[in-house]
Amino acid sequence: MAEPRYRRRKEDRPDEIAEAAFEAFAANGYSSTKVEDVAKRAGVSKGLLYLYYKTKEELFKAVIRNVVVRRIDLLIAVLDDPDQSAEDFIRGPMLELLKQMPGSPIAVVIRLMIAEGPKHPDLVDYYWENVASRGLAAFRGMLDRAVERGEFRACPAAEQPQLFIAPVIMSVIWRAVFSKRSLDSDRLIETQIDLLLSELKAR
Amino acid sequence: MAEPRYRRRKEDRPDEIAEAAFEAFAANGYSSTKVEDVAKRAGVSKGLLYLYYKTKEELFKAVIRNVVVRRIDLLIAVLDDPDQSAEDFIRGPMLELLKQMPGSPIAVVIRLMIAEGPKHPDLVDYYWENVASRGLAAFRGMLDRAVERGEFRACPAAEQPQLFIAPVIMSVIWRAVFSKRSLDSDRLIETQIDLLLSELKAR
DNA sequence: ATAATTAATGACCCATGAGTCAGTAAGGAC
DNA sequence: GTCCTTACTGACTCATGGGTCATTAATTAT
Repeated sequence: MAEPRYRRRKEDRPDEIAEAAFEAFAANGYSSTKVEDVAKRAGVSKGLLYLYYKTKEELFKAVIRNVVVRRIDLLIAVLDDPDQSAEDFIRGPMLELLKQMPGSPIAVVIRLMIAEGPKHPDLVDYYWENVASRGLAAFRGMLDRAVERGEFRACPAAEQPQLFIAPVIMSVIWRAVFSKRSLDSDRLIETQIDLLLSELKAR
Repeated sequence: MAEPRYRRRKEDRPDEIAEAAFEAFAANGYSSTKVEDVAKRAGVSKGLLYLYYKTKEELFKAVIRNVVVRRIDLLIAVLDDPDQSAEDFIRGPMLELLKQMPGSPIAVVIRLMIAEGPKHPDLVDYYWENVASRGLAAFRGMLDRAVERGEFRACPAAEQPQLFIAPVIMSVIWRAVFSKRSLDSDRLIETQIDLLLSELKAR
């Protein structure tokens, strides 16, 4: 008796398709990825894909949501954890996290947002509300608390959490564009953190 | 007697078309800009455009080259100018330059490189050789000279010129993606320069 | 077993937009 | 003026790829 030509797996399809789409988008960007390629990667026909996602754009949004949602809450939770000194926290888990970002799926999302964001304002809004602004706020909260309790001094650096992420963004971009000429992003990030901490702790 | 329907202006066409293309790409990105739109903007027919540029891709390359070539030499020249202290130079013309970048055509090029670079490796090579690596080298040279003559101390910050541009890149990205929620990029850049200088001059 | 249901297929449709080329008219030569 | 060259036009072709839908077969209900 022959194997059936396919299985009906209503439950799993959406995630599998989104996962395949993520890979495809990561490799080729949004607009030059063909829906049929995504379907092939997912081991599925184009028609089925359209059963679960009404348009290519909707698929794109689902991908972003998927990747983002899985990781962001973890990040926020870690930022709101108050039981160690800000410096220890920044030098420890936080630095670790930042160093991992350039090689992680987050980097892909960032690249996609940069390249496709201007064409998808509603997606940017979603990203802003669920990721960027929340992350920024959590971060800012941590810095403020450290200033209030006197661990850090009030200074411009304490008010601009973006300075912590700048080298990360830089590394993400660098890798995406100049993949050949390598950049020591770990070192870049570490140095930036050192700079910031020495300013924040200065007498 | 009627106006002629068009003038023959062989000389000016290429530049006018490239300029129009730059505007169009800046507004919509490369792949969603239609060649016919570019032609319209330049007040020219699609056919004529193809007389001067064999393909859309070649037009894209010309645009990058145009914008880039016009500005980069100026920048390098200024960086190699040795007749003031590094600190004065950085706090003066250099800071000014960095602050202008997020609003300048350079920002557009950066965005285009990020979005389209992976699909145009030869263009990235060109950009690297004529812009990025030269700029970086000039920069590094300035820092090295300052260290040698004892104005700056040898420290990680002195070896990573990318730290100076990180907040600029961050601002460019931020504007492109989150145009609505404004970011004080001048302040971000100033703070970063302060951080770096205080590290470079520390005893 | 048989019928009813619906997950899944893939050939098809059609809008879009890159690239072509036969024809037109501006402008110079004489 | 008239002829000749060529910058310029715009209607056309054709590949591409997003999206549809009539059909098929895996599964469930009876």
